Amino acid sequence: MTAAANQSGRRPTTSRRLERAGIRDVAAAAGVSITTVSDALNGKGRLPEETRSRVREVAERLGYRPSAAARTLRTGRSGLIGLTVTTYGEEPFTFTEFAYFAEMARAATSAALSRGYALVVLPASSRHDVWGNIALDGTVVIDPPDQDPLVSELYRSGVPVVSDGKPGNCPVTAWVDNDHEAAVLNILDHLSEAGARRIGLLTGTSTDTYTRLSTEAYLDWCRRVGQEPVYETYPAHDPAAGAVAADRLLARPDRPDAVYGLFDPNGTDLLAAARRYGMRVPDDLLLVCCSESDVYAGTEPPITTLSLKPRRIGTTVVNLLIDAIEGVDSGTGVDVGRLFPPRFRTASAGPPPGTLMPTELIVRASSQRRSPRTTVSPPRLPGEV
Amino acid sequence: MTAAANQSGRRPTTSRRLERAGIRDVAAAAGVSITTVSDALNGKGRLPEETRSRVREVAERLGYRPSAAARTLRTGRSGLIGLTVTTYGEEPFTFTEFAYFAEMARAATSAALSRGYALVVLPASSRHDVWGNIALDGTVVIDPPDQDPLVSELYRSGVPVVSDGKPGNCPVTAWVDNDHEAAVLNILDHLSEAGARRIGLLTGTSTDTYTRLSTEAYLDWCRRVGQEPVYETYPAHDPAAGAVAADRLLARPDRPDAVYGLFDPNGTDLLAAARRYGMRVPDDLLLVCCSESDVYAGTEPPITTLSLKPRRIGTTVVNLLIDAIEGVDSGTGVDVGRLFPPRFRTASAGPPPGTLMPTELIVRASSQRRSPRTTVSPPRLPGEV
DNA sequence: AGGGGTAGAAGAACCGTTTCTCCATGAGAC
DNA sequence: GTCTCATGGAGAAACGGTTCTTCTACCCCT
Repeated sequence: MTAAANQSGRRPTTSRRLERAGIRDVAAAAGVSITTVSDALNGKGRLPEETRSRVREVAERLGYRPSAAARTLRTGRSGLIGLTVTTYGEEPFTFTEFAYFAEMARAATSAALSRGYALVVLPASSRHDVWGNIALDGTVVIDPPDQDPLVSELYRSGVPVVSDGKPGNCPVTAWVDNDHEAAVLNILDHLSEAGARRIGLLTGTSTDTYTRLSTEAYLDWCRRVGQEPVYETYPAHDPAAGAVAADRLLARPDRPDAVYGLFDPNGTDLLAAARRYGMRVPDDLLLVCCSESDVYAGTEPPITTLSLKPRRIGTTVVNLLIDAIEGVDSGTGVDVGRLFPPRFRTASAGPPPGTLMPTELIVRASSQRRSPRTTVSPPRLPGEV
Repeated sequence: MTAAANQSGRRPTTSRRLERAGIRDVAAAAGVSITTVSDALNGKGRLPEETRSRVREVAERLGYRPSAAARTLRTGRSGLIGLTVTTYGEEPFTFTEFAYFAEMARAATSAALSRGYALVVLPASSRHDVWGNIALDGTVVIDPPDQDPLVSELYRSGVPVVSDGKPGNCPVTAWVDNDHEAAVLNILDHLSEAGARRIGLLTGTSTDTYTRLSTEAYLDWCRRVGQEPVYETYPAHDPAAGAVAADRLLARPDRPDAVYGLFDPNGTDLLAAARRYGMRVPDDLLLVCCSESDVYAGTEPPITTLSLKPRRIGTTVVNLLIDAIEGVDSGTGVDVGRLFPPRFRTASAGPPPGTLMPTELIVRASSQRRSPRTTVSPPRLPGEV
């Protein structure tokens, strides 16, 4: 074993496969201690600038990259944030179905990155061992169901949790949501002003906050203005069911003359259904749906959409989470209030702080009856105006 | 300090904040050594089933979760896989623009999860410190540009890299791609059979493999059949530019009677442009575009699309990567060939193994002139045959 | 009875950092 | 001259697991 042939401390030279340079190698090469290397590279300690730069240079020359695992172990921070999306059915998670998620995740990733964190995508339903095997500094959950056991466990074990969507019953550090009531009310008023007499709703069967709040706001509005509710529900995760529900809605005897669809694909589904029933949009049917997709700018006619501004939500959620991670020493109460006043979970006192964000209604032809294109004229040729 | 009040080894009782239980706590509670706990929980060592279950039970009771950081430090495996997407312009990465990415990422996440790994989303352009701060077992790169410095550095430092998209010049462990040549040729033949006389192409200005191979295949085909190429290029990351390019293509004096658009939004853009120019689809213009979106099933008319089958790609890429991670001990040649024949980078000998996967053409009304609705129209615009 | 094999479990090194503590040294104050 | 204090830097203890090695019985065989 050729003992006593050590090189830089204690590592035996046996089978010296060319591994990445460690902090000890840098220290040896620079002729200083590992303490000095660490301090120099992290801008800590009391070192003259000359030493610092020399160490930096040696580290650079050796291609030194500190071990993330070791740093995480020592400091307790991994720089990793979980992103949990609610799951439906077979596939681990929906992502594409709703452009909202994709946009939101994208903004969240971006926001995290700019503060030095990275996002780990983790379906809520994934194997427990995967969750346990990752050192997470905090987690973003999207629309957690009531009493989500995963969220509860995370929160209990001291990991900050910020949710997109007002949480039902699970404890979270903070939450962000759109003002869904206001959004729905605004849409219904908008449709009324455009001349709608009977406004229908296409909604979902699930119990998530978005669906529930929106539907309740619709029912409230109906009560207030004295309209009989006209709505159809379907499992929102099933794209085929949406088309069927749209059809059902327009096939009713009390057929509505305006419809708001809560989910992204409702716009095209309703448009197709309207065509099948010979209804012209917006002349016979006013249409609005909630969507982040810009295909609705190009449909015939273009469809008015409600945007939940997912980028804004994603950014806000992540920033709140990182504030919580960095401001509070997560859990035991130690260090609380050193930098921050006790804004975040002083000791689970009171409800978690929530933020409501406005939505944006993008008005297009489908919800404006006074549109200039009065008749069924065929598409205009390039020459005409 | 109340010395000699230690509890389970060496941790001083001083300031015993209620931390998560460690392996030592479990060992103490179960009356065994930490070795035994580790072995029992990981199914190693020689232990009677009785001891195993007892330890498991105690661990469960204490809510013990092994520290991911510590395990990673010791074993050298983090269970984390990076997912790098090419970036354009300001925003960290495109994700929604191309449903392809979203679908692919989703499938990749799913495949990784089912093998016990999680995905970390990391734009190639993100701050270097973020990359350095994460212990990655391997990385998936989507469509790396030639000579990507990031990929090179990763590969050099021993991290397995599998790319979606045949890599230009950067070394990778393996790669997966669609058979783009075959796909384009197939589409052009399909359009020819449907009666196209002059097929145009809407393509991009960037130099990624997809754009390059597809365009070259188109030009080759033109040469072979003796058609003058008719194409317009635009920066694919700019959605507005796409509409303009579509317009340009149909405004040309040598206006094509069929168009293939390489990017997702081209379908709607071309449809809109055709309307503007009074061209009917498919009567005056045959249309195909590459897209994963199912909105093209509902447009008027429905548009034929080429699917790159991103789920299949994502799954394959991840499985190849994990095979490489688990089969080969990354880099030094040690352990190579214990389980696997030297399929993956024996010692950087020869080109990395690549896999070509087929695409799928989803034929809809926009590319079939023999549709029953054809009767009413004068077939060709630009004069006679 | 002695020796070898094996089951069951404990000891301790090690993974690569960060960070707390402490030690020289030299300059200025008295 | 000694005391203090600041400066520059080294030593070594964590962090919390995994795993290689060793140790002790105990049983079986000859």
